[in-house]
Amino acid sequence: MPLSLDEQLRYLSKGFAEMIREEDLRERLKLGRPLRVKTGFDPTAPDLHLGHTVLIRKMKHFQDLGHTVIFLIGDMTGLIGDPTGRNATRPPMTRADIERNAETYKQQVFKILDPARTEIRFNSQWLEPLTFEALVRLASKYTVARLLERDDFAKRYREGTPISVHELLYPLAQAYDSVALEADVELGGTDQKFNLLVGREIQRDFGQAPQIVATVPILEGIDGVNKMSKSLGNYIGITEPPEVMFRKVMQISDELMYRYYELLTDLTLEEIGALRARVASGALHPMEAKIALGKRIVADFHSAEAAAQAAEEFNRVVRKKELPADIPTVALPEGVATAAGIRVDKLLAKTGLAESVSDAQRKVKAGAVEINGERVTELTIPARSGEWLVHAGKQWRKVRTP
RNA sequence: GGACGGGUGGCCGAGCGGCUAAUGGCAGCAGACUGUAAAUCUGCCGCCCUUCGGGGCUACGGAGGUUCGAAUCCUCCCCCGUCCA
Repeated sequence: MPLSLDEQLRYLSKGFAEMIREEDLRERLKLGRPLRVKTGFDPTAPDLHLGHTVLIRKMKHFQDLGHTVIFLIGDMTGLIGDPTGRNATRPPMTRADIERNAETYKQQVFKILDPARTEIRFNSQWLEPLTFEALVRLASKYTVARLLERDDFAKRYREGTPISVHELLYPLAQAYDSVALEADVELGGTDQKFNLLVGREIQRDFGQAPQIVATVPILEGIDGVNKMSKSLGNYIGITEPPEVMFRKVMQISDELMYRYYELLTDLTLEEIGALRARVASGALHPMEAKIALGKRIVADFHSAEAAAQAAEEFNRVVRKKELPADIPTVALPEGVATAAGIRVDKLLAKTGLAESVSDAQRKVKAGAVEINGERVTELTIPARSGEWLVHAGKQWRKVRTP
């Protein structure tokens, strides 16, 4: 059933932090042809997390209305090396690395996107053949002062943090991507706003109609403070096992829960408001609301059954402190049994329950270690036989003796 | 090319000859509490050995040197920033 222009606009603009400009999108939709909707991704991070899905969900919404989504892999980034200046030692990626990452991307994003309406492109296709002359001409279309308006450049410049020249080129390269792809719309996180806007101007310089720019909010990680990112360790990966995803969702603060509802589910703002009201009035326990969120998220990337199981597992292990369903079994490692008895510290280190022997000793002294339900206070315990259950902090192992 | 200021543990940041595996903060780990979490409180927070009393090794950009002893002083080198050209 065809939607009216207003309905289309409402559907597409829901959940964006900002759109520049909505009137332009209206005009563009009036053309009646499928729009080319571009979104760029870094090839260095093939493990997508929920933060990425906020954007991917929006891409899907465009697909739902028959538009073409371009999943652009910024492989030039990978070939050149690190663009952010954060990790200068990261080695440049090889062609093979990038191809492999692209494959991983496909497997992951097609959990949400429709493959038939998705173009996967690599920007090296047009950036690589670009001559130095063309690059200089491109660079001449923009000024340093304007590039330095970008927030993080301005900040770094003020604070004396280095900015490499190639970083200044990035917004231009990204803008040129829009020219090469003849993008009608470009989507990105709010942190991309500057780059997306440069695209509009460069397109104009190349005689194209400037793309509509739409930004999605940046999703906070499970710490509720920093943006979700793998390097900060506060992420929920979309390929993670159901139990892990569920547990991580349960870890977020109550306040963050509503944010996740808003950005990671299809509930409308009205429905989320109602949920919040029921929790506030005491009609619904916040934990119940969070369990429902966890199930929804797990179901999106796995299945409803997996979600129910994950919830059940969580209830059993974390709330009732019962044993997890799946405890790795390991053989008693060598060097653990000594004449004096079992060296608990070495056991923990060698079975992955502690990072090192020193760490294991700390854990024992901190009272974090239990064997067969009894707290271990000594580093050496009498030898025992059969299979025993070792518990250190949040981790479990079954240890089998010969 | 010149002048000046810097490079300390995962990050930020003290220390500026021994008392320093190195103050403090963040992050992390563990315990208590809880709704599972957040918040809060407590302990821990390089690696290895240990009879748990300790012992050894590695570490303050890199390489040398001075010294009984160096993150701290000296020399050279590398890297970063600011200003001037």
